[in-house]
Amino acid sequence: MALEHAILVSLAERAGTGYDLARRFDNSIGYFWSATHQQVYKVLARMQADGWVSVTLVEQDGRPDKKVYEVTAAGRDALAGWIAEPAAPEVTRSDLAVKLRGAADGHLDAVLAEVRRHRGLHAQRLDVYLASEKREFPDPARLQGRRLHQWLVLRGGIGLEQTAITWFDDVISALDPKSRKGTT
Amino acid sequence: MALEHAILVSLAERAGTGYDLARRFDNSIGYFWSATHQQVYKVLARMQADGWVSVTLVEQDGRPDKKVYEVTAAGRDALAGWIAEPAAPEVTRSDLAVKLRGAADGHLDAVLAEVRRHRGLHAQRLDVYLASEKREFPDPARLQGRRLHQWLVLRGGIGLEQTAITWFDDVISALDPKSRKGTT
DNA sequence: TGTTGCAGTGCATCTAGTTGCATAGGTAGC
DNA sequence: GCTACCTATGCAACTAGATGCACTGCAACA
Repeated sequence: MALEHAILVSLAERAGTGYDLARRFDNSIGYFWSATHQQVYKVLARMQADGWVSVTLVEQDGRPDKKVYEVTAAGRDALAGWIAEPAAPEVTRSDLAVKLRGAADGHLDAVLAEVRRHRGLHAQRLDVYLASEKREFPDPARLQGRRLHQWLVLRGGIGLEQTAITWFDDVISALDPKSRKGTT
Repeated sequence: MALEHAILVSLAERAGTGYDLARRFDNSIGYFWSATHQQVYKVLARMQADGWVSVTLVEQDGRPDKKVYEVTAAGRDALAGWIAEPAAPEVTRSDLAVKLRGAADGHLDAVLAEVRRHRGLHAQRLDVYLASEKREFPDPARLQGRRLHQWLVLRGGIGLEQTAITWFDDVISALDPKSRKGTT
């Protein structure tokens, strides 16, 4: 499990509320780790009980009061320990790959439609990543420290999306009868 | 959820026992969907209750009796329905990306060691995939039907591993002081 | 002779995460 | 004036999956 640690990383970059964190998990760090707000609140409560984060209640008018969380020294230690600890490589779980294998006897149209749809979604995501890179890291060669790390992670995401799109295109051109015209 | 469907796909390719399925999830289809034997047995029981699979008890001597599962017509329908049904794109969850972002203040050695270790693991996996491709699909241009689908899925896995390895190398050369010698 | 590994099935317990629901005031558009 | 969305927190119920354990009986190896 690593939501705790993803939260630690995010809070270490900047203190914030559960609500803030939930929004960050919709973009930024959320590109590489997802979480709903319920899950975030639940885990934050546990982290507070474990002494990994401290809370400051901020009263607001016009808006609900909020709890701003910060990483404690114990939290930083826990993060450092986790980083050093070897983790098992991620398990790839691809619905689409399973569908593709399952569609060997017919259902080709259905699976191709799904592949095209996913191609579109990933192309969108790639655009978001590339725009974010252009906006936030205009001069990658000079990056250092935190910004360099953030950029490297973003580069990883860009690579993944590009690979996915290339694969989708390969699948489409291999399976779509239209694309195969003239190849037989 | 899709373990049910992954099992349907695997059983549709060839009937088998829970034990067989668990082993297939350690390679082949397991490259893209993982499952422990406990999970497989649990889900098989539910699938049988739902009428997606039928069972034949095979008595053996010298070995434990076994239950061979086959996909029923209802199971095939369920699979077809699932294939056509749009699914949300996979959520990437990368421990390593989180670690990399979390290691911005020190802990560089620890995170680099992890990156190197993962690079090794992915290189191994890539070798397995490439060997499997060479062995099972020596002439990809002529593939059709089920074999073509299987090959496409394997190609996807190969692409992912190559992308991962390239990213690891980029990260190492960007962060390792040794690789940076002369670049400053 | 003892241990390890394979074939085979399964239960019991726990945890991470999802889904649905609740509450409440402010603001912005139609 | 109504609807819808934003900020902000959280509970309750459920599911998928992971982990640990249990039993049998053969074969191979040291």
